[in-house]
Amino acid sequence: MPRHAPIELEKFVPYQLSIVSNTVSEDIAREYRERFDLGTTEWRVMAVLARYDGDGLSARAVARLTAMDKVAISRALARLVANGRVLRRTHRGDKRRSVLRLSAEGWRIHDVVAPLARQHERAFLERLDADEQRALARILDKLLATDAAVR
Amino acid sequence: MPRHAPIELEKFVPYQLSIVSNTVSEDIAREYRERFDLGTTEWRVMAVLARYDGDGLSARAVARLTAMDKVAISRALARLVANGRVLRRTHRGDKRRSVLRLSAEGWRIHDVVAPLARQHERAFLERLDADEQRALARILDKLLATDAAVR
DNA sequence: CTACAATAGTTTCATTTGTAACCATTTGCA
DNA sequence: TGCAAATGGTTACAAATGAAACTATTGTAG
Repeated sequence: MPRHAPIELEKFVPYQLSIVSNTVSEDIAREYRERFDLGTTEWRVMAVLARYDGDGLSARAVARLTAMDKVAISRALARLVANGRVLRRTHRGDKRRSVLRLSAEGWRIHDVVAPLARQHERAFLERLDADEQRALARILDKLLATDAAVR
Repeated sequence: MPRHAPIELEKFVPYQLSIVSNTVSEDIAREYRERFDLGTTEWRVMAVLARYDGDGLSARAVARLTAMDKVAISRALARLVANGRVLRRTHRGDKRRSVLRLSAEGWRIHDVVAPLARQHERAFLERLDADEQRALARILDKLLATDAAVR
């Protein structure tokens, strides 16, 4: 047994994960950043506003739904509102809350970026065969579930 | 077909990957940050210095081996040297290059952190069954290989 | 030999991000 | 009621990160 047992970074799973994850996320992010001057957090906010487009979400709800912290959300919203992509009103009955909705312009951008993101996801998954794709989906679901359970 | 087809973030693979990856990396990083005041880049530098402990690496070599950029490496090295964890000499015959090595103190820290990191990796993988672990290893290798090929 | 390009590494400056403190409002309950 | 704790959100400050410019040295084409 060697005295020092160094880690082989390229076989270390957390490291591998971070490379794969950063690469694919960065590929997608670059495209909508260049085309719409949109940051990652901003895009995620838009995505949840699009999906839960019922009565308008609060910033807190957006934070929960994106698993990001409220300061990041606050900053993203400031830009989105300033750029006319999100409409912000005050909740009647609770003046602390904001009521958030995509604007028409926000929807227009969403309807370009969402398919584009899906396209990137597809291209990414196509580097795997069908079995591997299924396995990856299973694994990620399981990890996310057990992770949520732990916290 | 709905007019707007919003993304379901929690089923979007790049998003899932980023959550899983950040969670596990952050868990490990927190521990060595708290115990040794060591940043992620610093630890990665130490890991490659430990592994390729032949004639001493240059900063450029460290950058290549960690897949990080030379500015980040330069900063990490400045701290590591200041804290007595890495020894820096000048290459004889090429005064531009530095020759980097872990100090005794650096090795001491390495020999605590490396097993600790492996322990976290093990705990992470144990959330999967044996088949899933094999599948994940296969998938990551494949993605990293095709990724490298693409660039 | 000289001059220009390339390489190793650092510094600078702008942007991003994270943490803590903060303000306003609402809720819980003595 | 009335006041402390909790909640929604923003601001302020510090640390981390990235891009570009810079210094020093070495390689190389004429």
